[in-house]
Amino acid sequence: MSSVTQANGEGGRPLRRDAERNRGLILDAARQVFAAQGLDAGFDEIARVAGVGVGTVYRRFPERGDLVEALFEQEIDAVVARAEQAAADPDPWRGLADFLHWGTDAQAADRGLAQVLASAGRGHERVARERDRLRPAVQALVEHAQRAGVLRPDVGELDVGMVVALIGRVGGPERADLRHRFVTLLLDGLVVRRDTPTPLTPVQTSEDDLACVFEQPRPRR
Amino acid sequence: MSSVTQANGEGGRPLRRDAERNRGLILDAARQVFAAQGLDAGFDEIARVAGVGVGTVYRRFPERGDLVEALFEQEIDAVVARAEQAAADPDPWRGLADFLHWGTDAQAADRGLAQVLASAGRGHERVARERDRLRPAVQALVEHAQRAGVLRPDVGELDVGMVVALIGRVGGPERADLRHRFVTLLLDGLVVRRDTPTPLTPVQTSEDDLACVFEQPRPRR
DNA sequence: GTAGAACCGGAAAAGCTGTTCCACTTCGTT
DNA sequence: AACGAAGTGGAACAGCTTTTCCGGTTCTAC
Repeated sequence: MSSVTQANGEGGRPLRRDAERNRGLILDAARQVFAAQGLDAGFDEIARVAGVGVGTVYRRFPERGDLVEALFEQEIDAVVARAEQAAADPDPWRGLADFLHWGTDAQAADRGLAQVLASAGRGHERVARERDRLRPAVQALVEHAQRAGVLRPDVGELDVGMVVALIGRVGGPERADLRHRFVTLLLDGLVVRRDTPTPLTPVQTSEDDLACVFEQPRPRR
Repeated sequence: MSSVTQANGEGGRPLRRDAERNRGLILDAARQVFAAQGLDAGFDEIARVAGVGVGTVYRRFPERGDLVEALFEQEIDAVVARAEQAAADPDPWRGLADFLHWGTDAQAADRGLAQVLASAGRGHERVARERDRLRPAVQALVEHAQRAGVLRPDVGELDVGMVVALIGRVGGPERADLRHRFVTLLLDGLVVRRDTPTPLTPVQTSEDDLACVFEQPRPRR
């Protein structure tokens, strides 16, 4: 979590040195808190983690959207980059599979990112623009795999996006095993044809807690 | 939504006539409100729909769990029944597919049911007992399909449960098209082998709103 | 070094939601 | 019909989260 020491926002005069430092602390804290609790996390929690007063957070980012935009523009960019990289994989199927595995884990590790990627625009203009770059990237990935004849032709980039959003919400960051299992299952449904099931990774503890699907406790304090 | 005029709960003396009537109204209202908003719906909303005061709801059902138990015991029973029925289908694959389609729609139509089925116990004892009957039923369904050689052998009843929970959370009651699409996709991953993809139902409006995955606005008022 | 603007912290105010409580009403009984 | 017990409604209360605000502090410019 390196401090984002990017200068002040849009037009205003430069921030005072201490204010700039605090801004960085707040952004780092928000990244962390949003990742763990989602975009609805309280400002007081962010302030606590940043080690500043609540008032400071409110002055620098009068509304939640400002904070979200400042943070997730680059995070979404990372997703786009990964999609493009996947689309460029010489093995189209491996590219697709990698993207699904990585994407679901990325969203599970960062609830805020998952929410930003799912919510259609809702205020965050800069984020929306960045996210619009994602669709063509995934589309390229999909078409690449379809031209190679491995991915069924009747699915589109939206299907892939939804699937990633869906499985990305399974379990916490630590249940990658579960997610990978479902991704594998789904890939077996996405492939054009197959003679035998792809081996599934056995899940660690599969007791009766299918509650781990979606249970989203807000870890407070 | 027929009024549940079942007599008073466990041991107490019979309720007064008007109280019994109100109890029915509250249960009907709660069923409706829990279905639309989930188990976290406010008691005031239930009271409003029932046309009684909040105090009345609190008197009859001092805590949320009482209301939940009174309502969902029979609803879960319906799910168990459907699973058993599916397991008895002469065509095991059709049985499985039917259960997945029906189960996902049932959970989408009733958020409360979805939550009750997912949450491991958490207080609701009678509900937990009922839900414990579900696991063997699904297991039978799974094994039936596996013995017939159509369902891949490396999945269990928990996988099926999780998948139903997962896809049941896609979209609102009206987006059955989306859910069916995903179920079909997933079934193509669950089948032992196939030469060609099962045709997907084209989704109605697949604009950029992949937000419909999971967006759970609490419809207030 | 000093003046003054920018900035800070956190206590207080404002909202929200869930729960209790009691003056009043309704019902069943005699 | 009239009495007491049971039941009711909704205002008041309590706990929690979000937002504002201001006395005091820190930085920069001169």
